[in-house]
Parts: sequence; C-alpha cells; structure tokens
Amino acid sequence: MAGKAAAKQRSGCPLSVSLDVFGDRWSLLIVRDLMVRGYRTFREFLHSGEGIATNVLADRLKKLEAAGIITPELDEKDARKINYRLTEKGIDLAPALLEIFVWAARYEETGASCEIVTQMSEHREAVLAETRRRWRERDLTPLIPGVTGEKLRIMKGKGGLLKT
Amino acid sequence: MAGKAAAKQRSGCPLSVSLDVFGDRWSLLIVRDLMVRGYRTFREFLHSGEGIATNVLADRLKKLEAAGIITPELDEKDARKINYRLTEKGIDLAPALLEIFVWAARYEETGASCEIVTQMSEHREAVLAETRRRWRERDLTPLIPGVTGEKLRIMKGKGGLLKT
DNA sequence: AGAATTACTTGCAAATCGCAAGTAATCTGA
DNA sequence: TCAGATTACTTGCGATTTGCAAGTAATTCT
Repeated sequence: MAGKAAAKQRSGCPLSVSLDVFGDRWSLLIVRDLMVRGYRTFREFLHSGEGIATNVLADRLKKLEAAGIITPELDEKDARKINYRLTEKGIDLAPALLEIFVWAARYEETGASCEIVTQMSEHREAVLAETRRRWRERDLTPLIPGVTGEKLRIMKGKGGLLKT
Repeated sequence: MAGKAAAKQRSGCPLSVSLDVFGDRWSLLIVRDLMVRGYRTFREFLHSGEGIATNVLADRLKKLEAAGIITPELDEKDARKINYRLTEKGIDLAPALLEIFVWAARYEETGASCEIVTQMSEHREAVLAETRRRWRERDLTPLIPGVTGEKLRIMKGKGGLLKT
C-alpha cells in the first residue's frame, strides 16, 4: 500500500532508478532537513520554509520509508511524535546532495554565501565526514548554523568542523 | 514563454533552487544522455530507453534551455535536426550525476556492473576529467561503451580513460 | 476537563502527465 | 521530380498528481 508506483518502462540505469525514488521537488528537501538541519518530525519538515503541503509531505515520508532511506522512531517522551531518521542508505546521499548544493550555489541565485560553498568544495571530505559523524552520533545541531546570516567557520581543533 | 513557472514559496537553499530546475523524473536523464552517451537530438532522447513522452521531452528541453543548462545548435548537414549541447553550467552537473549514479548502483537494483561503479568511485577525478574533455572536444563516443554488456577498462596511456 | 499540539486524512479544483494522433519542414530514393 | 520517410515538435484528452483548506484522532499541557 505504501509502496512506490512501479514506473512504466525505464532503463535500469542507476540514474533512472534514483529518479524513480527521489525525482520530485520535495523528497531531497526532506533528506536535507534530516541530514544537515537536525529536523526529525513532520512538523519541522512542514515548516522548513519550502511550503510543502501536508498531504504531499505524508506521501513523501511514506515513499522515502518504503525506499529504505528513512525510518520512523517513536519518541520516548511524547507518544504523539514520530522522529524520522536517515538510514545508512539515506546518509549516503550526502555526497550527491553536496555536489548539487555546490553546483547551484555556483550557478543559481541562492541564499548560500560564497564562503560556505568554498569551504564545502575545499574541505569536501571533512564536511562529509562531519555529516556522517553527526548522523552516527545523533547529533542534531545544524551542520550549517543559522540557515540565514551566520558564518561558517572551520574549527582548528580535532574533528570539529563547520561549527558556528 | 519558455520560462519556468515561478515556484510559489521556497527557501533560497541551493538544493531547493536546484530542484526547481531539475526536480522531476526526466530532466537529469536528458543531461545524462548528453553527458555520457553522446546523444544530441530529440529523437535520440526519445528512444533512450526511458519511455519519455514527446510532449514532456519538448517541455523539458525548453526548460533546460531556459535554465541555461543546454543550448540548441543547428545541424549543418540536415536542417531538420537540432543538436542540443550542454553548456558549461550543464557539464558541471557531472559530479552530482556521478554521485547519484554511484549511490544507486550501490543501494538499488540497477543494470550497472559492480566493476563500473568501482572504477567510478576509485577514479572519480579521472572520470570527471574525461567527461569534461569529451564535452570540450565534442567527442560523442559514449563514456561507458555499450550501455549493455561491454566492460569498462582503464587505459594506461596518457589521458585515455574509460574507453572500450 | 478544556485547549493545544502532533501527525496525519479527506475533498476538490487546478496543474501536470502519459498516450495517441496530427503537423510542418526537410530530406531521400526511384 | 515527387511520393514517402524523417525530424521536431504540437494538440487533445483522460488519468494522475499537486496545492490548498478543512477535518480527525491520539496525546499532552494547564
């Protein structure tokens, strides 16, 4: 019931298969919210500033779950809440998201500062490692602090990257 | 007329902006055809094995052109033909496509051989350099020869990569 | 106990998609 | 030369998907 509609006739190309999974305007934004913003709940995704409708959000959460990209976890303190979490398959979308991010920041008018993009390109591996560390340790602090305005700064210490 | 419908209310996040441009099931497949298969015409895109409809293909070509990702060029020998070509902005989607490709090949059931994926991961920079070289020199030989079956082989010589 | 909050579902009009058919310009072969 | 094929589309139409508003059920707060 919650499965994906089997697309009609497509090649087995990995890109094609990928687009069957997240080839729409919303799916990757949910993944982004989970990956870099520390969002976990329906409500947070809904108010992430993109204007997704509730029915579409519910549908995408179902599909992402069916695709094995996210898993729902019950909140221990509040039985109403469902905390979604990226699976390993989900967090492994990080390199793809990073490349898309860098591309758009370079060619489109976006709200991203040149500084952040430069850091992302130059410290690609470190950013990806930090992204994965946050996921592993369930660290919910945003990867890029304060989506509006604040600056990205590389911490010189061990491991610490992209903290405000 | 050929512009994009301005999406309602979205954040200026680069990912969000990207999805406004190619967040659908077809756009990136056209980019792929241009980038790695050496396809250039309406007809080739139509028969690339994905099953896109003619009206949708026409629409996506318009939008990709409006977004500055592709440009149409008149064929010198056949006035009926339009040869589409990636712009620099378009070819710079290569890293993103590569990451998506590798992700899907790893996690989804695709027609890609493990060998090709391994090569792509391990020789990422070389693959990207070769992709760009092909674009620059208008080399139309497929990056991955014979989409079905044939093997990928790394050439040991100078520059030559991913030839059959 | 009443009011919020959370995560949805339902209903409906509008936009988009998939499919089939049609068109205009150009080329090709007898 | 000219009928038929080819190329790049457009048009029409029913089906699906989207966007928006409203409603619902299960908690939790006060």
